[in-house]
Amino acid sequence: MASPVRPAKATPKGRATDAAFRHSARTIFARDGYLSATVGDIAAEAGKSEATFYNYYTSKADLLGALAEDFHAETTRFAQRSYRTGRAPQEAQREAVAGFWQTYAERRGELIGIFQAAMLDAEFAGHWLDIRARAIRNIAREIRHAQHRGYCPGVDPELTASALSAMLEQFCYVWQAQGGDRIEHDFTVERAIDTLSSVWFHAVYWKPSGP
Amino acid sequence: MASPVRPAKATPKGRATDAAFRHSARTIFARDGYLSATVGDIAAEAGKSEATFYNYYTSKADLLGALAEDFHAETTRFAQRSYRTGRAPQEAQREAVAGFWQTYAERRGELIGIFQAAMLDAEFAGHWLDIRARAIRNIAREIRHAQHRGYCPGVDPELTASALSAMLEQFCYVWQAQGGDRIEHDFTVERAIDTLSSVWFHAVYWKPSGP
Amino acid sequence: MASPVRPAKATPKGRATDAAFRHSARTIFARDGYLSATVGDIAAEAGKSEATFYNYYTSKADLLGALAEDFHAETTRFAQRSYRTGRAPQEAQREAVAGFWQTYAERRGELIGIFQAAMLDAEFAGHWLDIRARAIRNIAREIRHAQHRGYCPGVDPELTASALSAMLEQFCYVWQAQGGDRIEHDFTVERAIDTLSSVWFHAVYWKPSGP
Amino acid sequence: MASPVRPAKATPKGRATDAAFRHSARTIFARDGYLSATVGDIAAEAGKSEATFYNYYTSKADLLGALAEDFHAETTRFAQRSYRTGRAPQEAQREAVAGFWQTYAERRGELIGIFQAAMLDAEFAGHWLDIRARAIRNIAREIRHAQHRGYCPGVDPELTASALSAMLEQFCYVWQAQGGDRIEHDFTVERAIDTLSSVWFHAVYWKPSGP
DNA sequence: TATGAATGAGATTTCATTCAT
DNA sequence: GATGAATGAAATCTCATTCAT
Repeated sequence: MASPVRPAKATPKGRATDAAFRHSARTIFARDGYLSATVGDIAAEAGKSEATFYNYYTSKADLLGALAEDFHAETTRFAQRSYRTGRAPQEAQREAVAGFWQTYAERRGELIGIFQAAMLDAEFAGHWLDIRARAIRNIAREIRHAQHRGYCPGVDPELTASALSAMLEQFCYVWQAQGGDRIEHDFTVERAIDTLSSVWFHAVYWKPSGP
Repeated sequence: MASPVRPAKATPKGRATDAAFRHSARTIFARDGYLSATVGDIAAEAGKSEATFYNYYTSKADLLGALAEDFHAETTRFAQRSYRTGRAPQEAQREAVAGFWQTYAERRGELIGIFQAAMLDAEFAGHWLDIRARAIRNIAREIRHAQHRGYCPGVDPELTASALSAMLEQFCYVWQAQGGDRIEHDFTVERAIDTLSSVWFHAVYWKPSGP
Repeated sequence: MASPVRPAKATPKGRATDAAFRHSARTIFARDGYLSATVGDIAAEAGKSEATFYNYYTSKADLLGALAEDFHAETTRFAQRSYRTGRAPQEAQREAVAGFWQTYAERRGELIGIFQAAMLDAEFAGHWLDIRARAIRNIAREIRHAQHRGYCPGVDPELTASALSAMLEQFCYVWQAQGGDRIEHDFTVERAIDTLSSVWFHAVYWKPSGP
Repeated sequence: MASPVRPAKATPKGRATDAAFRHSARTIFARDGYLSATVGDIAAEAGKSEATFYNYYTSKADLLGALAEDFHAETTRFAQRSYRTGRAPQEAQREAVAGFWQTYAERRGELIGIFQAAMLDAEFAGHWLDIRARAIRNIAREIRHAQHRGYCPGVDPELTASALSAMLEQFCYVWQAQGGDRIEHDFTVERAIDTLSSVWFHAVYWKPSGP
C-alpha cells in the first residue's frame, strides 16, 4: 500500500524475481495465512534473501497491496463482461456466482491475505470495503431492475445486495479456505454453485402471492 | 484452550479479578481486534498486571477459549428455546435472525475474537466450525421440514443452511464489527433484520411455479 | 525524549537497574560515542538483556534524553550558584570556566552523547541550543554590565557571549573528548583553565587606549 | 581513506561523473549531515547508481577523505597567502577570520562531513586534528611574535591558539551549520566577523596595566 | 493473590557492498 | 563506464512468558 506508483522492474530477471515473490506470497498466504506469514518465509519460498524482498516491496503489506490491485483489476474486468450478455436472469446469476467461486479458487492466497489484513489494518479494511461496495452497487442495480418488473416489492435493494454479497464471500471462504462446514455432506462444486444461485434467485425473483 | 479443566477461583476477590479480565478482553477485542490485542493491553484495561493475568489464564488464546465457552453455553440455551414455539415460519425466522443480531451486538468482543482467532489457529477454527455446524444442522432440519410441505423442492438442505448461515454471520460482522458497507444507505437495525429475514424466507418458502 | 513524564521505578531493585543503565550509557558513550553505541552494548555493559533496556527506556535517544535532563538540572543549579557571590570579575570568571571544565570532565559520557545526537537529530539539536541559549544570555548580561562600567565599548554582547561559549565548549571537547590538539605541548588542566580565563577576561575587560 | 593513491579517471566522462559525486556529496552532507547520508542518497543526487559509486570510491568515508584532501589543499594555499602581507595585526586577523568564515560558507558540506566523521571515526579525527594542528601552530607563532613585542606576557601560546581556533570553528559551526544560537539577535555576517576579530585581538594584544 | 522485574526468541528493516552483464 | 540485482550482517524493537517476592 505504500507506493501508489509501482514501476515494473527493468530487466527480465527482475520481473521474474518479482513474479516469484508474488507467487510465493500467494502460496504462503494460502498455506499459513497472511498474519502468520513472515517476510522471511516469503523470501525463502521464492528462493531469495529477505534483503532482496525489500528491493521489491517495502513490507509484507505492500506486497499484499500489489496482489490486491492485481485481483481488483481482474475482477473489475470480469464483472464488466459478466452482466453484458442478454441472458435470462437465472442464468446470468449462476454465471456470476460461478465466476466468483472460480476467482476465489484461483486467488485463494490473496483473498485469505486480504481478509486477514482487513481484520488488522483499518486502511486495508477500507480498501476491501471499497472493492465490495462496487460489487454491491451492481447487485443493487439488478435488484432495482427486477423490482421495476414487479419482483420483490418493498425489499431494500442495497441491504439485500449487501446480504447476498456477504453470503457469497463467506460461503466461499468457509468452503474454500477453511475446509468447509463440519456437516455430514457430499460436497461438490456444482451443488455449491447451485445452492448459492438458488438462494440468490429466489431472494430476488419472487412476487407477492395472490389476493 | 490449554486447560480443559477450568476451576473457578476460590475467593470472591479472585472471581472479581477473573471477571475483570473477561470484561477487559471483550472490550479490547471489540476495539482493537483479537490479533492486535496484547496481554499487556488486556491486563492494563483490567487494572491488573500482566503477571496477574497469567495467574488466571495460560495465554491470550486460553482466555478467548473461556469466552467462547461462555458464548457457546448461552447460544445453546437460546437455540433450544427458539425453535420450540409453534409460530408461523416467517415469524420464527425473523425472531431467530433478530436473536443472532442481538447476540452479536452483545458479544461483539468475543465474536470478533473468535473469528479472528479462527483465521490464525486451526484449533480455534475447529471450535468455531463445530458451533456453526450445530446451528446449520438445525437450519437444515427446518428446510427438510419445509420440503415435506412442498417448498423448495430439490435444493440441498445442508448447503442451503450453510449459505444462509454464512450470510447471517458475515452480514453481522460487516455491519457490526467493520462499520458497514460503504454504500449510500440509511441503515437501521430494523431494516437489516427485515432484509436478512426476507432473503432467508424466500430462499426456502417458494414453490415451483406453473402447471 | 519520548516521555515528558518519567516515573521513577517502584522498587530499589528497579532503581538500581535504572542507575546501571545510566551509568553504562555514560561509559559506553564516552568510550565509543553515542552514534556507535548500540542498545545491545549498553545493556551488556549494564549486565542486563536488551529487552530489559526497553522496560526502562523507549530507545537509545530516550535514555540520552534522561541523561540530558539530569545534566541540565545540575548545570542550572550550578549556574545559579556561580554568579551570586560578590567576587572580582576575573576570579568569578575563572571559577565559572573551572566549573564548566569540571562538569565536562564528570559528564563526559552525556556530553559526547548530546553533541553527537545534536548532529543527527534536529530535535536534540534544539534541546541543546536551548540549554546553550540560557548560558549565553547570562554571559551577555555580564558583558553589558561591564560595558556600563566603561569596558569593551561597541562590542555586541550576545555575539561575544556566543563566541566565548563556543570556545569553552569546543576547547573542552577537543581536550577532554578527542584527546587534545596535536601540538607539542605540556598540557595541564591548570594551564588550560588559565588560558580560557585569560582569553575571556581580556576579550571583555579592556578599555579603549588613550588619545 | 582507503586508497592512498587516487588516480584521476582517464576519460572526460569519468571525470565528470567523479565531479558529480563530489558535488552531490557536498550537497547531501550539507543538507542531511554526513552520518545520516547514505551511499544511495549520494548516488541518487548525482543521478548515478550506487554500483557506479563504488567504481569511484571504496566507501562513503573514502569520498569524504577525497573532499577533505581538496579542502586541505585549498586552505593551505590560503593560509600561506594570508600571513604574508605586511598589514597591521588587527587587519590581518580580521582578514584571517573572514577568510575562515568564507571558506566555511563555501565548504559547508565537507566541513559538516569532516566534523561528524571525526566524532565517529578515530582515523578521521586524527586527520582533522592534523589539519587544525597546522593552523594552531601558525597562530601560536603569531602570539609568540606579539609577546616579543610586549603583548600578553605569560600566556601559553599553544593553548591560547588552540582556544581561539576552537572558538572560530565552533562559532562557525553553530551559526552556519546549526542555524545559530537561539538568542534574540539581529545577526549579520559583518557583526559576526567583528565579534570574532575583537575577541581574538583583545585576547592577544593587551599589555599589563599600571606600573 | 498480586506484581515488578527480567528475558528469550523472533520479526522488521536498513545499508554497505559485491558481481555479472 | 554503468548498473540492476542480490545479499550478509546487524540494529531496533515487541511480546509472551517466567520467577522471586
